[in-house]
Amino acid sequence: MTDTPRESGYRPGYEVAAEQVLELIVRLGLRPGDRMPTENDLARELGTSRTVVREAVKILSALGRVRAQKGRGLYVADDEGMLGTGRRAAFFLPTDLDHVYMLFEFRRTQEMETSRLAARRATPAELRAIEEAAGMCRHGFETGREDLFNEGDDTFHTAIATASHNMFLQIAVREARRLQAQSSLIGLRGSVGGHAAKAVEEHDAISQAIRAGDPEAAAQAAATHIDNTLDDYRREIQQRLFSSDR
Amino acid sequence: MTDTPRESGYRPGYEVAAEQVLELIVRLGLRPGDRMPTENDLARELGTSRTVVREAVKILSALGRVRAQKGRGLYVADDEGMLGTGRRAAFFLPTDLDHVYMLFEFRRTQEMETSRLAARRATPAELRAIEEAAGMCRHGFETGREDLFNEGDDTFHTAIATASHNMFLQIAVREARRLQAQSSLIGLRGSVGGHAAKAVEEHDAISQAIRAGDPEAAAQAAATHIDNTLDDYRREIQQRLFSSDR
DNA sequence: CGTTCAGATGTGTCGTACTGATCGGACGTA
DNA sequence: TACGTCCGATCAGTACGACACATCTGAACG
Repeated sequence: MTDTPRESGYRPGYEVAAEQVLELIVRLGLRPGDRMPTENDLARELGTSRTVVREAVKILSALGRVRAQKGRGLYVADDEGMLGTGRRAAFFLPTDLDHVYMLFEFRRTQEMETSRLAARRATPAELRAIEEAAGMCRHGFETGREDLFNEGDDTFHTAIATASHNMFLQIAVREARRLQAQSSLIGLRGSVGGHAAKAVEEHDAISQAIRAGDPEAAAQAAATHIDNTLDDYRREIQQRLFSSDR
Repeated sequence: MTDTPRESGYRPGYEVAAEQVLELIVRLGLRPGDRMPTENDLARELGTSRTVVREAVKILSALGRVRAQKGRGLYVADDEGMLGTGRRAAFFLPTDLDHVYMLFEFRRTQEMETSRLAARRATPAELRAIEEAAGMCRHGFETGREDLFNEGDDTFHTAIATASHNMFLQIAVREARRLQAQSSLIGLRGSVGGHAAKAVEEHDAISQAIRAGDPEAAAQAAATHIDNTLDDYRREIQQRLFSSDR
């Protein structure tokens, strides 16, 4: 996936299990502080051994998502844990709509700034990468290939972040996109329909501003892009509220 | 009341082992990308079982400090790993001057935005917390108590982040400050001297703009504050270059 | 009514056995 | 000599079983 280009397609089971445990937490509707299934239950549920489950849990606890207490059980980390106290880093699964809106607000900030800086600092090669990604995205849209569209979109924003020449902003953009992708898993999902046509145009506007070396225009174009994307999510959610049972 | 789960002084072995492995990496002088001892060696070295070592390694890999490859061995994470690819969180030690500048640029972005949002969203209680923190900072400066000054400074920026009502920005601000504190450890250090007087004034300017509910003024005041702080770091570094060896 | 104690539950630790990915060296062939 | 193949060693990944130790529950007991 978006992970480091692993030499082979191999992926350790504990890593898969860690993700599955997260999904399970969401599916069971567990809230921070709630008690989780026992390690044995998880092993049975995921069809693997307790060994693997334990290693998965260690990962999740290092990421501050799960807390293990000897003699008691496993617990979904509370907010303080999720935000990453102490040496732990912050990580977090958007579970309700407010989180998604916050996440958009966060992305807006980061992407405005990376676009602004990219307009000042992008090298010719980086500029080319940005425009190529925009092209891939457009091509994916025109041919209706959703995978191409999404890959192009991701590459586009990543390329801009790279061109900002600020590794911390790169991290922020990457994490924001990752979190947003996770939230897709729990109910929201981007599609080639609807906003895709607009998105393609907006990508062009951004890359043109970057090529022109106009920081403020680039930032504004990025802001518009995020705002429109958010509008689309809003619309999609509205639809769900009308058509869904749950 | 809430019977606290009474976490007696107990600490799981895998947690201790994780720290010991980190210490071992330092003691062996291993650099990012270097190969580490095997799991069996580590178990023997730490006087524990391979199980415990494996769980410790999972924690360290989740934190992005260690990378495990099936059939090959364990490796100290390289830069890419440290930056937190994929699910990992950002975990990174600024080692050279460029990183410090980038970090300031990053902080500038985040603190401008939190200040902007705080001006729109701060509740009366949050506003009071901000002003109290600014007061503590000023008091620390006037009485020459560096610890109070630093604590007030930290509380001030954290309070603004809280008042932004965006948890992701809060995380970003916190991580940025944490990283900056770490970089202090390796050579740079804030002090009550020099910029402190200016900092106190700038804090007031920020909190006044927030109280006035003027987002752009708040953002500008925050930007000025960060810029001046950066200037001071620059000056301090200059001094070091003249007086130091290496 | 409070205290104690025994069992049940669940995480922590250990040992062992095996699988599968990777690497390097031996061997054979051109 | 150069190159490909094969084999064995190495080492992380997975599984299972057993027990230690912390914690909770409830029943027996004073």
